[in-house]
Amino acid sequence: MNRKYIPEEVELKWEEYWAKAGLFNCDVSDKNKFYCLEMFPYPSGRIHMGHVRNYAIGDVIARYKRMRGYNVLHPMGWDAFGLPAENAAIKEGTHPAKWTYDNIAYMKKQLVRLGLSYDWRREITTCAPEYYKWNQWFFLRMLERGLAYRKSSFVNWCPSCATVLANEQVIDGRCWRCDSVVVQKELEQWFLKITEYEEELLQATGGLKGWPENVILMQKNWLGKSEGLEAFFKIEGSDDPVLIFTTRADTLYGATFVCLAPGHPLAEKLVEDRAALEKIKEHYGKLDEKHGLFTGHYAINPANGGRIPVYIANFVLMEYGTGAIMSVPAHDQRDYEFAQKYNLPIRTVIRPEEGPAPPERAFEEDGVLVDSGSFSGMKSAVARTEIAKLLESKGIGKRVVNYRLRDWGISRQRYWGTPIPVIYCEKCGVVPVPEKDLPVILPEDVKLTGKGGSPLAETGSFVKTACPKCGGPARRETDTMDTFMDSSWYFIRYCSKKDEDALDRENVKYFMSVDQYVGGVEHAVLHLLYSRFFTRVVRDLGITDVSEPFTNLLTQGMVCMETYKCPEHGWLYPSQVKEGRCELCGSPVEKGRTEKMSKSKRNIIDPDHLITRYGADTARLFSLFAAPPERDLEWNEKGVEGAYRFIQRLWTLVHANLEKLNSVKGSPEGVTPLIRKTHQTIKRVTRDIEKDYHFNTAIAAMMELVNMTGAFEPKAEAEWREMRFALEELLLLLSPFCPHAAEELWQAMGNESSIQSIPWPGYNEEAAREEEVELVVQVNGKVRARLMVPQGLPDEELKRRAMNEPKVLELTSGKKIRNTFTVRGRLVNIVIA
RNA sequence: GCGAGAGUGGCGGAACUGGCAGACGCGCUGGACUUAGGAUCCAGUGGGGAAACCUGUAGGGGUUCAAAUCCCCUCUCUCGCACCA
Repeated sequence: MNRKYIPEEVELKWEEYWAKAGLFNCDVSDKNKFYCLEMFPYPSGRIHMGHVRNYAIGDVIARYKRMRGYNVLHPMGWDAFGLPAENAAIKEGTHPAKWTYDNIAYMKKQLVRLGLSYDWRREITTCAPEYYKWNQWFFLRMLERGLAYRKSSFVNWCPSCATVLANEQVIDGRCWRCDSVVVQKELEQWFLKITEYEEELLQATGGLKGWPENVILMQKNWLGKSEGLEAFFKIEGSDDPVLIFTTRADTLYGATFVCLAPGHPLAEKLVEDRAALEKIKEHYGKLDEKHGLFTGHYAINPANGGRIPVYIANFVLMEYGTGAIMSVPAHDQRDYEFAQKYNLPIRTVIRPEEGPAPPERAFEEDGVLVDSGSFSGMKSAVARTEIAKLLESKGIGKRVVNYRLRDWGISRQRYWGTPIPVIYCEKCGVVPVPEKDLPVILPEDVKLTGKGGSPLAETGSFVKTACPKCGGPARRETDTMDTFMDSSWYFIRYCSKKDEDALDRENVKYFMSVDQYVGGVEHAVLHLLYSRFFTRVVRDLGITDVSEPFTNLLTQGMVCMETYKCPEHGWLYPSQVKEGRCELCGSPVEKGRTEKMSKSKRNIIDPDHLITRYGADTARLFSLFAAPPERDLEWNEKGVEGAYRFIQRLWTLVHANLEKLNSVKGSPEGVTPLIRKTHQTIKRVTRDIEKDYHFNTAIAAMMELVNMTGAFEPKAEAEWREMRFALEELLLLLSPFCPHAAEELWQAMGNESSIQSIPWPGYNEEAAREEEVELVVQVNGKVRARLMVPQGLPDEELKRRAMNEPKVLELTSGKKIRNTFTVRGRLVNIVIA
């Protein structure tokens, strides 16, 4: 009996079955839970291959853990606020809400079509008031605790779009949308005090055992802890001293000038030439040449009383340290360059412990102090402490710890985001919206011009309100929240179903934290750091006991593909290449390098096409087979066909033998080669999943078993039982990877219940062990013979047999045997003179 | 510049604690079946050589009975940070 494999038929059938049966619904129970989460997508329109890969990885884990008996929470939702919806609205005239919800509807269908095992009852959409209400609620709690505050600061401003850009929207100093040069602009904004948790966030990285090293490192770098000294330098003719920060107190005697950031308050006081100061400000924060402006004032080096000039310098950052530095050109390359340009003295105070100092540049390493008064002769490390102590005792210095991390600016001059729940009253000032009035609904009737400024500010009905305190006229905050706020706690929202309290303690307690988080490494810092911060705030609000949101993190690599370029028409889609020539003009196509799939390079494969042609199981299988998850994956059409062929071979194997297979029942007896291979396969697949989720090798193992089963020609009834055993175990192993085909074949083989309800197969160590092993015989480390020997022979016997090999006898005759080594009963190395 | 990771057949990738390099898949070659095949099946496939054998994991050196794996140097690529004082 042969039946053709028609993926669509099989897959739709089972997707419908799973949905009806509610197989993936998960509720609080007394079973052990496993929270498996993939980063939720931005509803941009359609899913791309990166999603397919991300969600295939997560789904295998979820399905595997379910078979292992865990109560698996596996939810999905939509990161639905953000600029693209607003851009589309401006360009096409559709409302952001409609655009977003239409996209969600389409993408949800795509995800269902991939056979992903989500509990859709828990689906969240961040642009829905019932979700963003809680953003506002958290904001108010933070406001109460002083964790949310308002301050004026420099932000990235795109003059052409007339809006603030997030750091990540500035690419090489330019706007990601219109390519204009981004400038720094001072604006009053809302901030969240992530710095309150900086030390805890840093310390806790030590406990992130399930995170990739590189992500931990990136987090540490981002936090950027450094220990140093803050010291006051007096300024001649001024009552205000300048406070500088340095990590190199040992170089204090070498400080020959002082630099202030252009935005430093003292800069305004000391500089008379306003125009010159403005000019320096224009160069602030840019990686071009160093620019300085002499203030005309001198500071006193507290170490040696030296009179040193005070400069304004574009390269000194206001946001880091104190916004002022002591400059030591002999031992800091930046100061060195500045000193060269402005002809300032260079004073060497550190010598290398060995060898000469480098010529024509600063010596930045630790060394031994010279020309440093009583500190001369000390090593840098010691001198740092001693000099700091001296300044401390004089009351003009303090040892401090500095972080690179800055507070998180969350105000956005955009429409499509969560309204910040604050009201400004002329009499009462800043008044939080009372909790009973939440959510502050984002009005639908808004003009989106793209001309910039906050669209809400133009919406009178939204802005005008009454002060909750005094009832007088007041206006609402018109900025909205950074969308990273939405994603900083969505994993907590999933713990409760739609109609339940978002912060139900019992739910949160049972499900948090996320046992396995899967997503792209591009969020290594931002989203993951914000989430770690937010979870601690939630903890301190008494809602959860956990501090870390994600116990284990898997960062999957990018999906890449070859690029094609026509000399005439530029980048081509793969479908536009016909026999190596451009479809449009017939010129030969240049093969470009393999790069991350992107619309701009046109090296993309549409998941819809892929699924129509090969089915979801093939799409999943190839995504998982072509590379281990953490590495980049190179998309390859031929490879996809290979995956398809594998499923088809298995399909044919089952169907061609169905009658016989279904006529035998019961377990096979004894350990035959096929039974052994089956046990070995279970062992390998289990190990590969457990250890690092290396699905590619797990799939390879299953392919081997299929190959062996295909070559097996059963005759006796016992042999048919063997084959049935091999195939059934295989289907169980395959079911997390290719769930549709596994279900269908499982059912075809006469099983009543869904394969989803069968536990993960176990293996017998004894049955998995080979009876015979191939003994490799080396002479002087080179393989000279191979022979089959029974498992478990003593070393002496192995050596004896090895020595008797003709080839070995030939090579060793008349030679003295110096030594022999035996390795785990599998290899003998004979060392001769 | 600093930090991290990676370089293995024609390609994607395997190789558990140093112990048979190249599992599995793609491609390629030959064959079978076919009106045909870009379907399916079988066999072969790192390079050199008729063979014995030699050689081979970016390049060079070292440790070891034994190195893709450990150590040192060099090169290349990817990613992250980048005037953080």
